[in-house]
Amino acid sequence: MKEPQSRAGAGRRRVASPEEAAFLDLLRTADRLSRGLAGVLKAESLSPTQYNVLRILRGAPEGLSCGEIGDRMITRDPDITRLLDRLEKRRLISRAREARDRRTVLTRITPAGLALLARLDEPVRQAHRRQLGHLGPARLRALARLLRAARGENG
Amino acid sequence: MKEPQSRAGAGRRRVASPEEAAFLDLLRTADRLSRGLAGVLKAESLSPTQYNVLRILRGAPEGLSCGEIGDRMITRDPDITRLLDRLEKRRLISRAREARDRRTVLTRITPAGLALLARLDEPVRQAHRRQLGHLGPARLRALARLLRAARGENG
DNA sequence: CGATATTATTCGTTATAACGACAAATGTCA
DNA sequence: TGACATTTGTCGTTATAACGAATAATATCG
Repeated sequence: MKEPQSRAGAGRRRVASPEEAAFLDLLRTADRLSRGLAGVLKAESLSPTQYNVLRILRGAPEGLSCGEIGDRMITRDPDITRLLDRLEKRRLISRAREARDRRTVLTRITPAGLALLARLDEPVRQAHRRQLGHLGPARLRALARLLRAARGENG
Repeated sequence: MKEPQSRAGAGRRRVASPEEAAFLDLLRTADRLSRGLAGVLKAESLSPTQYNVLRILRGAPEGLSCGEIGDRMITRDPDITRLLDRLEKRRLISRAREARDRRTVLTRITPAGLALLARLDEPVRQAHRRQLGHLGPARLRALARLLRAARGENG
């Protein structure tokens, strides 16, 4: 999202509060970086959301239930079902009902899914470096720290 | 494939580069803040994108062409047409072909659109304060500065 | 046992976004 | 003038994502 207010328009607008200024800078930056990542993922016809799910599943080889995936993301149950449907159709994940609690379905990443992620690891890392590397480790860590503080997670 | 941290079975966390860590913190934070804003906009049944367009148009009372709106946003021409369609249907904007260059269509915000924005100004401001106010002006400005630096805009 | 809660799923709807094709108006140049 | 390219906006299509309502299967508790 870009911002209407930072340009000299005809209409005189109220001065942005520090909160709003930071908010808009945050959205602008996140948008730009997301698009960069999306461009990399496009090589594998993967949406950022799908990539996110695969990354989550790579971190949990034992498998996750639909609800656990939802907890690690933000989208809700019905949507996760359809998101997983698409990934399953591409054989990137597998789903199996558990014997213990037959209500739950364990979702796992397949070897094909792992291979796809592996193909993306290096391009993704390069995209991050290309987009943020010029800040240097010190400022990157300062930025990450401020962002966590913004979410109330520390400092 | 090199996998710095692939302990068999428990590949829970991989080492994130400072770039990736900052990137993920950025997306997480932007996502949370966006959802907060979306919740406020929902009271007026407005999507963040629609809100963005209205804000842009409020800053340009003389009207903007479809392309100019596109320049200030990221979505492309064909999509903006339909985005404007929905806003026009709600009488929040008006469109009129210009006499000078009859190819272009000037879009303006209507009084109803301005009134809607005015109703949202205070709740939006409050949401920003609620979400980011605890950082204080100094850290907010530091954050905004780092974000601009991340985008390569010095300042 | 029955009532209730949980889990995953289905269906319907809306908005967003990308891609391509196309028409209208205009400008350019031979 | 007329052929051609350009700009601008429209339309069709597809995929994705998010929200709501509802259902089936299962588990849990009184």
